[in-house]
Amino acid sequence: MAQRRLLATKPESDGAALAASVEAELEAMIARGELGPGQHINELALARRLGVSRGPVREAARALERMGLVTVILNRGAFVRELQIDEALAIYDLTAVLLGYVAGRLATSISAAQLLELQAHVGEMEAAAQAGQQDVFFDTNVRFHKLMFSYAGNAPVEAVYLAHTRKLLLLRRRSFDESPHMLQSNGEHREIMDAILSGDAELARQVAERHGRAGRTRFLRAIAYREA
Amino acid sequence: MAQRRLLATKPESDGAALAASVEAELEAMIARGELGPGQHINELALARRLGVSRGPVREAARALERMGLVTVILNRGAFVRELQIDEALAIYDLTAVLLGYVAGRLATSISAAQLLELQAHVGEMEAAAQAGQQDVFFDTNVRFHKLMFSYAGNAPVEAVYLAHTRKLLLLRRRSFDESPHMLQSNGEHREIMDAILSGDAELARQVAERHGRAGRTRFLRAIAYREA
DNA sequence: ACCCACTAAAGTGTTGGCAATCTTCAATCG
DNA sequence: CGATTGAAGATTGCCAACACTTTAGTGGGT
Repeated sequence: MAQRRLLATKPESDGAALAASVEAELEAMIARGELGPGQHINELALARRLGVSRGPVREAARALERMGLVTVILNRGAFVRELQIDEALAIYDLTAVLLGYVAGRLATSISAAQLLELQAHVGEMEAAAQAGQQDVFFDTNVRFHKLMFSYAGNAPVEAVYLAHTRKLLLLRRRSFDESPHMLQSNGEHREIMDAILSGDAELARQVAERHGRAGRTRFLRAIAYREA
Repeated sequence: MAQRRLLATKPESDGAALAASVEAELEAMIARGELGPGQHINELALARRLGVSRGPVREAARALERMGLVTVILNRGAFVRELQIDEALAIYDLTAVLLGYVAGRLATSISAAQLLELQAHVGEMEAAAQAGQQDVFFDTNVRFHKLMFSYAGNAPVEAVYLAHTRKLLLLRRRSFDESPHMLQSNGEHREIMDAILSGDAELARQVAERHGRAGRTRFLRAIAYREA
């Protein structure tokens, strides 16, 4: 019997049902900024608020720790981590390198259907950029990159990418959001697609990695701008 | 007061004390092959054997799940994962790319002390290779690569590398162990060091990545040999 | 006013138990 | 004889309570 729950009852394929829901909820709270950086996560309070016991909350907190979203100190509990700029830059480096690898693989192994799908995304971004729709561009951009990693057919690489971009999105202060420079960014996307289409793996890799680094630079610039 | 425990009482900096110990013990059991691939982890039995309750055992199992060492199924518990050859190859690809990145960074940023330390390791491996001491070579080799990642100064990249090589070491069947080809492998190490010393980041990257791929090939060959 | 010991409150770490679910295996039916 | 069903046994998911640690607050001494 399904006892009443304050949580969205997602069956989820993951281990414990409740813990997975709590984990999702905690993640959402961090994303919404309800839980600011450095803030303590009170197990009992959160458990009561969600209508569950402390067990699932603990499990969720430990899961977030493994994801690098919180730090847990012995006998003191879990604290929302703050993403240092250094670490963000390091993650940009990591994902840039991986993006290069992925593009190189796609250059030699992409299917026609996959190519069309990617190019459709580039087209969509083009339209969004010209219409000035930042959110549409942003979402499509995220999907575009995820698709590239998915198509490359290396599950560990894809998992690492997803984990780290999520970390960036969740822990970065909203105001640090990368200013898209949509047209230029999408121009780089076209470059990547052309390189992949040409079948030149080394070229595709260089172009894609440069795109990742350019994102890193745009991030740095956004921070510098914000500081002034 | 420290009640008697069947576990090695490692304080560990990690969250819960007991859970961390259990996690280490579980990992060791997998490494020793006591827990074979596909085998079920009985929470109660393991808890009793270690002299703790089920809570810490659950927590440790979930931690291993996040590390990719076990799979946990709802209402059925945790099972030791088997590393598929596909996945092992994918991890080799991943670490090869990261090793290339790391070598490239070291080419422009390595300190004199770090360089000496790395070269000392290469020398040690040389001696071990000529003496035919496979275990010494193996251990030094692991330390050598870890040092490179440590010196590169990108914590996320280092963490990804450590996590995935551990996965390889723990889940790979002992018989799949990569045949070292010590002399050739260490020759590649020298190549990497020379490239780093030259300051040519692109060259260092290429050489290092090729070394990673060569390891992948040696792994494949070892499997093929074993099948025959 | 400042510092230190002491105490109480809050919060985490751990435990054992209950309900729900899955597995096993024998009896039953086609 | 093979497939099915259903009850017993085993095991997990979840919870409430206990034990220990940390922290905040209080009072006495200097």
